[in-house]
Amino acid sequence: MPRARSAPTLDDVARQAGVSTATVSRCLNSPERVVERTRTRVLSAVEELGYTPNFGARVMAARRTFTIGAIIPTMENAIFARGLQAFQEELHTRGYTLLVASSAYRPEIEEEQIKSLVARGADGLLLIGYARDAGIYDYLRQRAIPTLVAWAFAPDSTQPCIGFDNRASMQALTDKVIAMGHSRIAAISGILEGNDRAQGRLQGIKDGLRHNGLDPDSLIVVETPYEIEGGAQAFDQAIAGKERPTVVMCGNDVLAAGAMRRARELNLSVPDDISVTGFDDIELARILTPPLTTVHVPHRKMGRRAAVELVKMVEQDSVGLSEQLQSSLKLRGSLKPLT
Amino acid sequence: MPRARSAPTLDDVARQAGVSTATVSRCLNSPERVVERTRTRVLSAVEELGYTPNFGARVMAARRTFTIGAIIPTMENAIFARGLQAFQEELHTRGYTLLVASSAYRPEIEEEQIKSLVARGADGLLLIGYARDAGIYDYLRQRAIPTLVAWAFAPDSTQPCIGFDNRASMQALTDKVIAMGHSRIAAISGILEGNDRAQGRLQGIKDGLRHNGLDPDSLIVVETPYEIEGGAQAFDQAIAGKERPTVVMCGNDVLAAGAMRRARELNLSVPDDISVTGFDDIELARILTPPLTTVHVPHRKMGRRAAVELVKMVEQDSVGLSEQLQSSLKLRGSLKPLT
DNA sequence: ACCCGCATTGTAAGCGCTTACATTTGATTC
DNA sequence: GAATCAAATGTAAGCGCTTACAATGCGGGT
Repeated sequence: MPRARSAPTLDDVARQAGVSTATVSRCLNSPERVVERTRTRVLSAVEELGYTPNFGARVMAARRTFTIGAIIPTMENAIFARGLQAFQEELHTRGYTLLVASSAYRPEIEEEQIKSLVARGADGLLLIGYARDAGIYDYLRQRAIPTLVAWAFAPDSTQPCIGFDNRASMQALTDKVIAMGHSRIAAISGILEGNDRAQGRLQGIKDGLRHNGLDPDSLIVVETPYEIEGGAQAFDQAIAGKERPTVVMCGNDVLAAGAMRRARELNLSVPDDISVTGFDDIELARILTPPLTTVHVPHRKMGRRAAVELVKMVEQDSVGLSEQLQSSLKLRGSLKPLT
Repeated sequence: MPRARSAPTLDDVARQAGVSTATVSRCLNSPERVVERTRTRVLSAVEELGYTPNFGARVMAARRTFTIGAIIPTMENAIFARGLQAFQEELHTRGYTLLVASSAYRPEIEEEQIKSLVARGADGLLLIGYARDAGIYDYLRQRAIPTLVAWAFAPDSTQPCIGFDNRASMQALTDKVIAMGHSRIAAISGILEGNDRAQGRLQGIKDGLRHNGLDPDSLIVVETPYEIEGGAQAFDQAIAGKERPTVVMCGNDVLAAGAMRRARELNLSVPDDISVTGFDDIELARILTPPLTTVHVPHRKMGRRAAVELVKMVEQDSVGLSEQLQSSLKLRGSLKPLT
């Protein structure tokens, strides 16, 4: 059993194989440039010593990391899981590694994480939503770090982005809800500050009301963190008024799950006593009872496209193309026409 | 607006502040060693240039990264989210950064990820479960990388580990199930190969049967990946026999959620027609209808303790103490006594 | 036999930082 | 005011790798 020693270096391998460090390096990075006989000798030395290249040193010398960084608001629930999974799979096939950090929806932590990923040499960055301090974009531009925004689409954004229209999607759902006869509507929104997706979704509900001749100011709005418990507590407030709303539209599926749990605890039947809707169509939506009416977002597709585009930006030093994806309505049992 | 330039270096800062690079470095790493006047001058130069230290270079020179790596089997569901969150919070307060990778439950990918994290200079590693190739442990030992195993506890393990007894926990649940009058039991297990937690849990059910005078071989076992869809499909098989089991015990809450969804699709009432149990007690358990009977695991506590212990191993070069945590039963509506 | 040119390998200069050690500064003491 | 010494700062040697450039070896044309 080998004793604890510090890791073997390129030098060790070179000595063991009786070649120069340059040759070893070439064996590892462009094997076709070294003749078969030498290569096998080097590779067996690598094997024998259990050599793993030192990433830091390699980065310094080569000034490329083949690493992409992504900063997502949270890992606590599955909102980003599926899209990120697809993102990383696509990166992997292209020879890149994904580094993920989470910001807990806090701008200052996000900034810290961005700097940390850049310091680690990320060749490119994926960020969620476009709303953030201009200073950060300057910082990224100054260092020429290709950056792509996902989970949101804004045609007028200066940043390339790939995603869907949160506002329009939510308005489409609202139109449907109203068409079913609902008019007393409550919204449980995620925290709006610094979150363009949450803002867009809430705006979508208001636009839907206006579009259908209802007063947007009549909308009951409760703001709460994107957590099940948040949704549960917000539900209490949402139904607290004298006339109970007939439908609670939630900013995402997680909030909706919390709201539905609370409804059950209060012995309110969904959808007989009150309807509930979500947003995202994560797996959760289908296991709720009743299944949740929600907005389906093509997460996997978004992740894949983002990877393709970001790699292109990195490798071709291009500016990045925005792309809008289409969401769709998933009508399920949690939403019922008002009789 | 600054044009794209390559990032400023320590040298640039030193020149701008009119000091040596050593002084700048000290300002950043041990500010008390440099006099106030110089320090402010240096820091404003840092500010002005938007300097961020190059992590790779720093690692190479200092041979420490203050980075801890963790490799978890999946990020797709919330099984590890809560524990990992606590782990990272605790690390953060101690000045460490967490790097997470996922292995998709595949040993060869896990190995690759381990090497990648080591190459990136991780000061320590957190792994899930102890069952893996001995060669990996050798590799880690040779490089003297402190490694802690979590989510499992085995007193005889050579690796320090912190977790709970998967087998005993599941047996406790099984005892309870049998005490409620159930004897036709089906198990929906995660993939057993290479997964000591899944093996332990299944063994716990068998031991429970034996312990109560039932034949362990009568247990219906369906093996499937830890996914909702897996649970749903496995449910079909679990109830396919001529005599339907009265209870389906699932390897975790995610499988249970899938099973319950499928039961509803088949118009089987849980728990009137069939009972279901889970394992983990993630948030999911409480939002299911009916709420899920499961084994509660102190995930946050486990994450925190793991962080504390691993940092201790790194900083004091100690061997690491194992710790066993207690799980507990959460009896909820999905399990009903047989009348 | 000689020279040319290509394929293969070696040499060595950094990449941006930390830190041991050397030097300078300045406060304190007599 | 000179001597002493601790505090502050500077100098420079790497850390482990990649890669431009140099050197070497080899086959083939003359």
